[in-house]
Amino acid sequence: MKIATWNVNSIRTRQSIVRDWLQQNPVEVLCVQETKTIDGDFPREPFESLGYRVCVSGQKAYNGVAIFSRILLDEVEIGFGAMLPAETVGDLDEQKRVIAITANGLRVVNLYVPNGGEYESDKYRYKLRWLKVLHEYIDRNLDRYPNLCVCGDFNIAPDDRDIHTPPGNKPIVGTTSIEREALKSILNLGLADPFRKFTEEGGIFSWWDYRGGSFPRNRGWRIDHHYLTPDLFDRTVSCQIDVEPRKLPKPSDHAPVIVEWDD
DNA sequence: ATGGCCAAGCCTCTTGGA
Repeated sequence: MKIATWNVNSIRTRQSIVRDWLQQNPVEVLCVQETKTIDGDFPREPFESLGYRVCVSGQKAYNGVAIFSRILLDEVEIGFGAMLPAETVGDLDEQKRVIAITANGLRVVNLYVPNGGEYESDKYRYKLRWLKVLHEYIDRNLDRYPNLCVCGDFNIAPDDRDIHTPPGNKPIVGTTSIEREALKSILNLGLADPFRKFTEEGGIFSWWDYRGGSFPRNRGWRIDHHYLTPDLFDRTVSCQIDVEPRKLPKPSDHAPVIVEWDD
């Protein structure tokens, strides 16, 4: 089983890059973020013609998530509200950041965690509020699905190995201890990072700023992750970041990350 | 120390990204 996650930064702009990549890398499931389109304008046909079911939850211009699956789906669930009471979710499903599928006893949750803007801004507080509800949401998923893969753009570098320059005194959003602790407390519910099963090295990234030659200089962040329940983690044989699509003309600023486990 | 790029919208500037 291969499951990939990729922040595509507009599916309409990136559709041929993503389609070409899927042809060369026919993963069972691809989770994408920042689709940046309403569902009616989502380019489904390029992916359906490769044999993928296309599950979307988008909005105009911002955010948006989708799952391409070539394994049989039992269920598609959109938003936190699919598993949590309305009073817990509040307004957090207005931004389209959560979609999940169930297939053959496997649950895949695709997330686009809020960026967080500036430290202590409204957006930062929104991110922290979102992470609290995510904790509840993952808790419910773990209750119901023993085989769970949570993946997506987490907008958090888990530790200082995951950013090109460790933060100094000034708090950098995506690296603050509040965010990292929020992520850890979610993982402590019963999930682990398969990327760290294979290497303890730093300097391996999934996102590079478009500006300043960040990619050729490898000044990036590792913010796109998979998190797995113990049995899936034990069966995992690789977890890799494919930097090739980041080298193409008009790329996404993120690279796809692929996890593979033995069936 | 600062900014450097890119996408979408109704669009020649603003918002958002991380």
